[in-house]
Amino acid sequence: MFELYYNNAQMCIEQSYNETNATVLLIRKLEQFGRVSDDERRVVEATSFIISRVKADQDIAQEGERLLTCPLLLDGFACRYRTLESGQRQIVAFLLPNDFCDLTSLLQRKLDHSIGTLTPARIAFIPHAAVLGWIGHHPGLGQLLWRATLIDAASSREWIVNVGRRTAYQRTAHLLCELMLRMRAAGRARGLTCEMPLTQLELADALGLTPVHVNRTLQWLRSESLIEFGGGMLTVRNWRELKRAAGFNSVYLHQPAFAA
Amino acid sequence: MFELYYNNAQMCIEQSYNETNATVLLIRKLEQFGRVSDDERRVVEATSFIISRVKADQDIAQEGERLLTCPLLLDGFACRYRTLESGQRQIVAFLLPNDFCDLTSLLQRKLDHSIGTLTPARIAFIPHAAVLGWIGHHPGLGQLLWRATLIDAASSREWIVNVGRRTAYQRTAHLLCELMLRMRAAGRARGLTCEMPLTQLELADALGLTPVHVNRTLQWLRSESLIEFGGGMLTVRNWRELKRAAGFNSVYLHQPAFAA
DNA sequence: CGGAATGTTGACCACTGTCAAGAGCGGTGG
DNA sequence: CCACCGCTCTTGACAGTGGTCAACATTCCG
Repeated sequence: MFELYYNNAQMCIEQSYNETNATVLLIRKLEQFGRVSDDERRVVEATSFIISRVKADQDIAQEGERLLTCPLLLDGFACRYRTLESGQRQIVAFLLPNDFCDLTSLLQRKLDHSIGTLTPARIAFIPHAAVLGWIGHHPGLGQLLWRATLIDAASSREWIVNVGRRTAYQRTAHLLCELMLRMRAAGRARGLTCEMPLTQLELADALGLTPVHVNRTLQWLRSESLIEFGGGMLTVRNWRELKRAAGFNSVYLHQPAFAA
Repeated sequence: MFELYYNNAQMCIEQSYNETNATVLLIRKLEQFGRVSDDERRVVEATSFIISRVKADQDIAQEGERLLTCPLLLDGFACRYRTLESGQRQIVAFLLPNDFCDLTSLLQRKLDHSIGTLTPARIAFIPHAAVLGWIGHHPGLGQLLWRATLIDAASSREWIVNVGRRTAYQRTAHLLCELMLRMRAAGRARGLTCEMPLTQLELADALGLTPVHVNRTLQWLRSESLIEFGGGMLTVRNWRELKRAAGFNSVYLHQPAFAA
């Protein structure tokens, strides 16, 4: 039966069934997009799904594939990306702990991009059938999920602006602002410090730059005392200035709680 | 009562109520995203909305604003864009005849980008209340609209890849491929020729280039006999080669009908 | 007919890419 | 426990895509 959920069974190191912890995270995630009624909460809590541990740099799903579950990243980092014929990779979104990896497959047959882990990860695979059931009986949950995909889309638009019109320096600063706010929203930061195990190569693939140039840009940001970044951790040392340098405005994240 | 629909009444030159033609276009648009049952069709046809003509280069809605209608572009070209503090503009999507201008405002309070016409346009403003009514009674229509926003999101991701990892030449070719396919899907092309009244400045703002460089790139594409572009018209003279040069793959448009 | 918007061209420049080499670091196996 | 290997990070020299500036041509419209 696992084949129902995994396209590539080998990527899975270890698997288990619902942990209460995971259900709590799922509900919390949904509440990020709007109110969840008691009825709705009960339906979600009653859903069973499989949790598995996945190694770093494994594809959860590949372009053209059909997914039968909604993967929820319980722990670890992942990304959406596209690979060009030339072999170049463009990362189009980072997926942080507690993010849905993909909701598009609920309504679209084929993935138009790949999804892969960047670090070892723990992922809950929620069957489409279950999610479609939620939506059928509780339209409110459907709207929550729809809203989640809209926020995703807003992030993509901002990413276009970033890559299209900002210099390497602004662009890098902007991405770090976004990552910090999202980690805070996920409850994964202490102050302005959070885990951030991305390599410079991965940042480069996201920013549309070369690793060499990302390296220089990070050094510049460090020399301005705006950030500390290394050893898998990110600290913003001067939020106001970093934000200003990036031209960062958080409205597109639609996180009313963080008017930072 | 018009104030309900227009934030800026002056932008409107002339207005009228439903024309049968507009309702037909709306239904046809919805059918682009999935089957519309007879029941659903009747509900949609019973909806009344206002149609207005808008001049070129007018904002339909601005960043931060709250929309109370879903604008449907009946005729003309528009775009979504963001303006940076520096005054630079990044166009994040082109809206072609028969496209929904914005569905995000159905579920999000504030627009995170602006929407403006590029040419004189005819727009149907469908009240949110009506659309939310459709969705409430006919979940299938909700899924259709959700799917529409997902396709939009897929386009945004492809746009990121374009701006992030392709050269000016590939990037321009790619955009022209997309525009041509979308015009064909909208039934607005004859063969590989279609209306395309975009200026080089507008292309530049979309491609993350300068107008000067767009000019050179277009000349290059013309000199390779890949396209004709000018006078508000676009003709693709060598589809196969243009596609190849662009590294274009149409899957992200999710248009099964056009495996061009 | 005239003015503004758009398109075109050329010279020059710089931001970012390319290539290449070396340093640091962590993981793995003997 | 140490040695080795590979990945990541760093640095420097050089190159090129695309930007900037400025002038002029052309088209579009009123």
